[in-house]
Amino acid sequence: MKPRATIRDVAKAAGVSLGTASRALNRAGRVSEDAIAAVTKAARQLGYEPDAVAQSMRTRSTGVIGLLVSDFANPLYARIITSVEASMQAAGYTLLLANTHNDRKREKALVETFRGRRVDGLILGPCEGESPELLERIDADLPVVALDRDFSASGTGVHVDHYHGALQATRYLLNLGHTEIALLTPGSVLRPGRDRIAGFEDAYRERGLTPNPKLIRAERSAMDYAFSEALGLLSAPQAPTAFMCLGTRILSGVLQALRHSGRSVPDDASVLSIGDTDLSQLFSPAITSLTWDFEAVGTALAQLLLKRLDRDLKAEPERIVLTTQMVLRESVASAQAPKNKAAPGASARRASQKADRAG
Amino acid sequence: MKPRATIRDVAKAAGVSLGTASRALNRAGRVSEDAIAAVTKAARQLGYEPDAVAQSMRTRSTGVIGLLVSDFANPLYARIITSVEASMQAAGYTLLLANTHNDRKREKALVETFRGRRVDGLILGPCEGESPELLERIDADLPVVALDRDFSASGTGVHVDHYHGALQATRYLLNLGHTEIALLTPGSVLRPGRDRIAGFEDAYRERGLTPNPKLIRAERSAMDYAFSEALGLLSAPQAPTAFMCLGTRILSGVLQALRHSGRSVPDDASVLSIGDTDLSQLFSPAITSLTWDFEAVGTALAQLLLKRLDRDLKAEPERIVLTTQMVLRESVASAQAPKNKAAPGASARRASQKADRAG
DNA sequence: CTGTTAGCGCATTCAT
DNA sequence: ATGAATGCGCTAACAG
Repeated sequence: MKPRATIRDVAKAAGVSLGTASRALNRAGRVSEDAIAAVTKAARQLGYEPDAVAQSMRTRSTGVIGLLVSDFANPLYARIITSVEASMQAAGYTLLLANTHNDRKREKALVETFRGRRVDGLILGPCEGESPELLERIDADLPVVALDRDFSASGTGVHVDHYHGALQATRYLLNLGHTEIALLTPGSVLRPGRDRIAGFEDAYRERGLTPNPKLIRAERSAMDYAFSEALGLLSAPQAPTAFMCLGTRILSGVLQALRHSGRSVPDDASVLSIGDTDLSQLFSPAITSLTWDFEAVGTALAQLLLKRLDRDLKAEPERIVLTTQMVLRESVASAQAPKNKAAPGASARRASQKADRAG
Repeated sequence: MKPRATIRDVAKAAGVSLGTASRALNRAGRVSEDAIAAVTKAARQLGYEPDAVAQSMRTRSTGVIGLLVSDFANPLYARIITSVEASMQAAGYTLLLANTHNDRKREKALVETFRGRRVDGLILGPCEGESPELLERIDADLPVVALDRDFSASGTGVHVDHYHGALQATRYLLNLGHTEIALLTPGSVLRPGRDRIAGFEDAYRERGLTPNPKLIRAERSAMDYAFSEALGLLSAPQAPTAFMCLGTRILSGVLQALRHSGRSVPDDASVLSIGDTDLSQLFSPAITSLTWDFEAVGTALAQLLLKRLDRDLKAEPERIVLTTQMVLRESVASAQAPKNKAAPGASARRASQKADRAG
């Protein structure tokens, strides 16, 4: 196995100096056409490929950007990341990916690792115990774009407006006569979770109602956990008549609990998914969802980072807020007419108009 | 913004030479406790962090491994990659990820890019137009582990035994009296697709039957595509009584087509999912699946690569084959008694015993 | 045990 | 337009 050809070999083969070869390869500075031709040919013959590590060392730029989320297999992240990757790949960047498992310590270690690897930029998803200061400190010498994450006053990031989303979805359910609504979303310490809870509670308050804190379950995102939580909720005296569920796993757990307890959707209980997925679309009945444009989140993330990478020093921070949309399907019915199997679509449509007016 | 501290700064602050600082930091060679203490302290005070790029340049090792699949948002891959990431992260490696979109050219370009970035190893998922030669050429100077990919005689990789899986699943359906079975799996040019089709056809042949080639649809993996294909199949004179569907998207399309055409599962048509997902578990009726252990695939991949990284030169190639499992649920019924709603479980159980004997 | 030196492969400056 | 020289930050080989 012969050692890889270096630019030195190319220069020698082309009969020029090392510097000229470099300039010819990068078409930088003044080089003659002859030199370019000779160097290009020699490079091809030798199968020369530049050593990106050496280039990075020299140029202080790696062409790599780091992406840290709690779990990139989570469908809610997977599509965002795919979209980021597409944009960054088109711009010539490659993605260094790692999962934080929502562990602050691990995140910190990974940020250090990535920074040590001299990534050109960082995209950070929400993580438990996140602190704006940490982000700002990092951002001081490494461009960081935050995803749905606390970023205090300054800082660049993309945010989904979970607050107004939850507000709208909760209003929608309240309009349908539901008063006992369960909100299952993990991470009340995370920005998305907190904002959802705030919107949820405000929707109650604006009607002069007080949300039942026991119906807000926000611990972990796991199917079996959601299953037992939902089961517990259902067996309580004031069983919820509607469930708002974040993500595939929680939705799964709730649907199983409902099935297990012999209740049918939406006749016995309404279900609303936060974050639309395959499951919510295909489930029968199809699940009404509060969702947002995952691809757009990824594009926005990439765009912001690219811009920051471009004017490499500190441009003014920028943030993009994306709104949520309600996708009305079949899993939500009026609380007043639980047995009105005939026209769930009609009642949903009617309620949607109300919700639109209210929102 | 002050420039980052280098090892030189640390050495100076600690009052030792550059070499001693390096040895102290890496605890390599002979260093006095005093030196270690002084250097460690200085490093901490200066906030020193080694420059991984410079280290890589010197050591010819980056601690990065590249991972190329067609689409890492695909649930079938997402869990495997998560598992790989966990293993590699534990071993101190980081993952460089990119999607090939199943495009041979793009894959080639990405392999070049990764190689240029001097990744320590590569994990390659199946890709259209894949050639064993390509892999072997790469593997000549860069450890490569293949995932479900053609690798001719030599080469390291992890394979799922899709052939016997399809054979078993098809036998199972044949035993239940289905003769018109549709097989929807993308990529007949990819190893997994080819092997599945081979197993499918052999199950027919061993009964002296000839599979209907029109029932094997293997073009693309997209929900709308699967939907229209399934619809077309259902309106044909010899409509299939059972569907084998690879992955979430195709399964989704087929289920929608079934619903759209007013057929119920499993009474009017049986459905078997290849690759178990949230959707197949939660769908009602729950979908009987042919699946495999995604986490184990990831672990095996990491283990093989780590071993190859260890004895860094060419150890003998190694491959791991993982078997598939049938998960019997509610979406498959006997073709003979389509209206026997009472005991689908029972008939399935009976059939499963037959399948076991047959396999 | 420690200091000094020599590159890793490359882009870039400064001469010419 | 080009060649020679410099050094990015680090580890490893060598000499003390």
